[in-house]
Amino acid sequence: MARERKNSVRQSIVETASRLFYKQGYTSTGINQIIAESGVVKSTLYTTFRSKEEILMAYLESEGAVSDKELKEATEKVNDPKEKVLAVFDYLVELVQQKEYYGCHFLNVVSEVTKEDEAIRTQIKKQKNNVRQLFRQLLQPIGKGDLTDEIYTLFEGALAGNKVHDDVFPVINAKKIAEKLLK
Amino acid sequence: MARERKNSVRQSIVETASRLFYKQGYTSTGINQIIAESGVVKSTLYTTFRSKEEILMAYLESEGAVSDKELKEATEKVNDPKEKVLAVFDYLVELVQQKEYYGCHFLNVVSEVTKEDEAIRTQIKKQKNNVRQLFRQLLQPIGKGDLTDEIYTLFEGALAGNKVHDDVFPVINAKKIAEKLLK
Amino acid sequence: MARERKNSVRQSIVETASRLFYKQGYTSTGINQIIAESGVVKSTLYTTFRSKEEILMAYLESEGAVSDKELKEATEKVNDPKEKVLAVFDYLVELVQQKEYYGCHFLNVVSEVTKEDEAIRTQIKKQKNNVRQLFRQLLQPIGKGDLTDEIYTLFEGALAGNKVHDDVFPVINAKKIAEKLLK
Amino acid sequence: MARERKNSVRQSIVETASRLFYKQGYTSTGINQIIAESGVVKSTLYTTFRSKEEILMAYLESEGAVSDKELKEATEKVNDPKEKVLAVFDYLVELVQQKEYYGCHFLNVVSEVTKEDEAIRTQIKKQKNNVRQLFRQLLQPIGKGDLTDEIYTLFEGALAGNKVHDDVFPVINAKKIAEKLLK
DNA sequence: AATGAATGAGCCTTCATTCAT
DNA sequence: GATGAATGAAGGCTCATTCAT
Repeated sequence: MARERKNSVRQSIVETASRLFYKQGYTSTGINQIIAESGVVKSTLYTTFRSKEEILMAYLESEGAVSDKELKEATEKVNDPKEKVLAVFDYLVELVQQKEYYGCHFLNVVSEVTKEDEAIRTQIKKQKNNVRQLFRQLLQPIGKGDLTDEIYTLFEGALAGNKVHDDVFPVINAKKIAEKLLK
Repeated sequence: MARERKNSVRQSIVETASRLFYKQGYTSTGINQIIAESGVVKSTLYTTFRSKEEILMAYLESEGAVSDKELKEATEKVNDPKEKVLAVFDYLVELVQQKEYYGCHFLNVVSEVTKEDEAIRTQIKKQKNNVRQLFRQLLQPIGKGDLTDEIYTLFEGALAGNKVHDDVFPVINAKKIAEKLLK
Repeated sequence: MARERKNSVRQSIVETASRLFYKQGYTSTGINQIIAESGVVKSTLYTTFRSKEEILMAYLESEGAVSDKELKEATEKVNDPKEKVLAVFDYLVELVQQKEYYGCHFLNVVSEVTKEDEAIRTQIKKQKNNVRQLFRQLLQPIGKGDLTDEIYTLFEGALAGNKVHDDVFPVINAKKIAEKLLK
Repeated sequence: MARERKNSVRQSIVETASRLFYKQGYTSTGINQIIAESGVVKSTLYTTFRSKEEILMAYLESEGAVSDKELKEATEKVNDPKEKVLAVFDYLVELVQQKEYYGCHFLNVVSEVTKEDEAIRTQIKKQKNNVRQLFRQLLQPIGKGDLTDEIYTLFEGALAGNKVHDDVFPVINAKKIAEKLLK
């Protein structure tokens, strides 16, 4: 039961922090807001996480797992190898048009940390490498493994362009290019 | 001389703030640091700019002008129409490998402001539309105007990918794709 | 014309400051707000008035003149000697129910200055002594000069009570007492 | 002991703030002065009180309790019903001649807040209604309940008049009137 | 005489974190 | 192990006033 409570505390913190970090940004979100909205006492927060940055890490890990899972599921909905790659971009088209979409969790954070925040940058890199790995796994079977980083660059272009313009057009264009590359 | 002093104060603030906003992020940079490093007294800063956000706007405008100019110059170095487009990516290759490069000024900021900061978001969008416009002007003469947003999406992919990985590979790959699209 | 301009500047400052001092309080009203709303340049304000306190003094003098005049007029509307005294309270009944009434100008200010602000306190005292003098002039002819300060105390009670409760009842009760005293 | 410390911090803040608010006025007293003179660290002050206004509220409540108690005690010193009412004014005579008397706490504050500061105005009104209630309780037994608000208006006139003139005469005159009314 | 620019001190409030219990 | 209280530094911004021109 102590274990349960601890977990629920941890979960409550991460959930609240995730929502706030995503919507307001990491730096703009204060510890006080997290404790106020999670209901967790401040000192308990600091026995669960050593620092605000550790909460950020938990957020990145948590959202990373969700992202990995959803990308994987998107590719599994179709059977044709090429279509699997394009399914990723179809997923993005849906994703970026969701009501509570505020951009890519990882691109958002990477702009708020300096080059010195190695742990965070490494985690973000790791997450993005998962995406590259996914593309590699989809492309190698059809002999297009060398397109991996090109397709991945389109992926980032879709997300970054969408963030700036708050418009789906960069995602659409990324997909168009992907189709051409896979022809 | 009064005019001179005014300009030097304003300029001193913007230069200092630009350096700090770029290296540390907007939110992580405090007004106190700006005044300490610019040597401008706090109240003078606030007679020159109404708010920190106004300094951010000046920073975006200033860097936007530089960016516009450098992109234009990059395309003017070559003569072949297709090469002009690729020259943009060559410019990026050089840019992102500079010692004091910390990512795209505009993508960095866009992650730190909420959807409510309309003035800032509009300025960033405007800046990025300048880039789209540049691509359009280069592509239309060779009958490839409909590739504008695809090339632009590659541009963003190059910058965003580079930011995450601190590596030139996304820029290289963006250029590779551009070459294929222009063939 | 220079004279005219000077006067209009002075008038503009006093009018704006009066409105703001009255509605927001003296301390809560900043010089910047006065210049913003009066359209007078800051350095011009400081050539017209030596300090914020001097503007306060001008405000008290200006409102004092208005108050003297209105009280006098109120007493002149009736003929019966006793009624003249009561007419002051009838005037107050109307006054405190006006839309833009925020309490007695002078009682308001007296609470914002310390005992050290002698000039201001003296001006306020002088203004209130004008009221005492008015009552004396009305009461002596009917052989009730010794009631002067009692009636005056009712006057202050009406204003102070009204300020607290934002209700006319203290004015009404002050008048009731005055009627009894004059019987 | 934790409890003790909490109380001592809170108490220390309220005591210091009370002294300063009373002597200098609410607006003219800064948080920095409160922390300097109370010895409480700024962030601790803000864990004890959410805002400066909350300290003002504590001040009003604290002084309100003192005022209620002293008025009650004053009336209990005498036995004759009518004398109990007059004892209130005798109390005021002593009060306003004290060395550190700077006017009525509540009338002072009411002039520094706008009509929008409802919580503060309500507290002040509540305090003054306690006085009205006291008068009512003293007057009803002798069949003079309908004089309550007249006597109360005298009370305010005494305090307001004293504040302006820094002289006891308004209190003396208020008492004189009260005596006549009670005859 | 008039002004735009500049000033230092101060405003109220929040930051992420740690401590004693 | 959990917590309420405490911390020093910093947050962005405004104050009334004066200066050089």
